Amino acid sequence: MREREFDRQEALVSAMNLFWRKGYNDTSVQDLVEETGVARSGLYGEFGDKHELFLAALDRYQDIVHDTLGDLTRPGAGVEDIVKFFAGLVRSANKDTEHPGCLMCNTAVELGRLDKAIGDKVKAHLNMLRKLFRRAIETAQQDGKMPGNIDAPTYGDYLTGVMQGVCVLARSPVDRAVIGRFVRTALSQLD
Amino acid sequence: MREREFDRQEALVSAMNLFWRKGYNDTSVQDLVEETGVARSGLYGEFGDKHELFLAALDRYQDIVHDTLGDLTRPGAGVEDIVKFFAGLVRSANKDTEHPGCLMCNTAVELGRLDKAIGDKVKAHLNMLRKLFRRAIETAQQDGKMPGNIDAPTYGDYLTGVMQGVCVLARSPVDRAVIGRFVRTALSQLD
DNA sequence: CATTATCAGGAACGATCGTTCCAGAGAGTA
DNA sequence: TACTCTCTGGAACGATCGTTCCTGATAATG
Repeated sequence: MREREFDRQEALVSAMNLFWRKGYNDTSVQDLVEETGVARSGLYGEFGDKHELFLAALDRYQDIVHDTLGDLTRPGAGVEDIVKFFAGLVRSANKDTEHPGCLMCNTAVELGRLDKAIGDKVKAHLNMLRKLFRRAIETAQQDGKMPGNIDAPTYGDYLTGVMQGVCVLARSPVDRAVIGRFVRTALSQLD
Repeated sequence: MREREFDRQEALVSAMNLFWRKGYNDTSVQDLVEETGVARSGLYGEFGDKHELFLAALDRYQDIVHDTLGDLTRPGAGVEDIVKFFAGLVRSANKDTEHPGCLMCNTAVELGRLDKAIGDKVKAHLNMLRKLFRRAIETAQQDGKMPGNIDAPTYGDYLTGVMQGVCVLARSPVDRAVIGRFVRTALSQLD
């Protein structure tokens, strides 16, 4: 017996970051080898092929997003958690990271309707977001912090759309101030 | 002398549609040859290389969008033209075409900050949209159809963001009804 | 009709793609 | 210390990538 010399999670995060930055098609296996520091055989042995590695990276990303969603994932989340989440989005869009935007959004655009397995993960991610937003709004309505006449599922879809817009702008070579103005206006009803 | 056997504009539109559907990286020159019906030498002779052809396709797309923007490009455009434009967006998102979403949005996500020349075209496109929206809002305010206390440039950026969100959702494998709910909520202040 | 210029089609280039395979190194067992 | 098993690193696979170049066909010109 001989132990594996690389850590699966570390390699997966490296691969995820690379896919995040360059997209699926523009990332070669050679790129992945260099970025992760894991040999080709190691990657194929551990993850299968490039497509499966990408699916695993999407799963890992889903976990990470779940963390950054913060309190929004808690059952008792309300409007303030929505506002906090979007504030964080804008903040990370302003300091330009090596991988701007959102991997799920990028993937939706690149392959959302061209690759079934990948599309399923994108769909699940979006539906999770819709659900979290809807629940937070319902909670806010019960607490009297939002008017009861607005439809929670509809408004959840609205926030989901806004988030996708933010992700595109974050990845665009457009003035960063646009993003802040967009979000501020979009959420003006929540204050 | 011998005349060219293919029409530049026809070929360009075919190429544009293919890029629109599959993105830049996933479209091979062979694909372009088959889609346009133009020989490799013809494409290279007429457009230079793949990258230049893509830039030309983006220009062609810009023209097409300018047409579909309809009355919004007229100096006297107002809120009703904004509403009409978004209604058209939703309509075309519902009937799923072979190339969902928006080529500029797709390109922004795929290459917006990775390729300078392409990024410049994306940026110009977004700035055109921002300007058109802003002008329409200013006109509406002068006509008393919108409250004067909202900031026109800010609201223009807001509408630009909303549009990007629509484009992502259109390309996502998500329930089509989400798009309509998103836009309806986003524009609810304009009715 | 002969000439000329330019076109279309496709062969061919080196590079790189995703993937497979193999030789050798290394760690655990006896 | 020998043996065994599984790992790593890299060579090698055929396919395809973007691009160039060559040949034969074709239409306009003299």
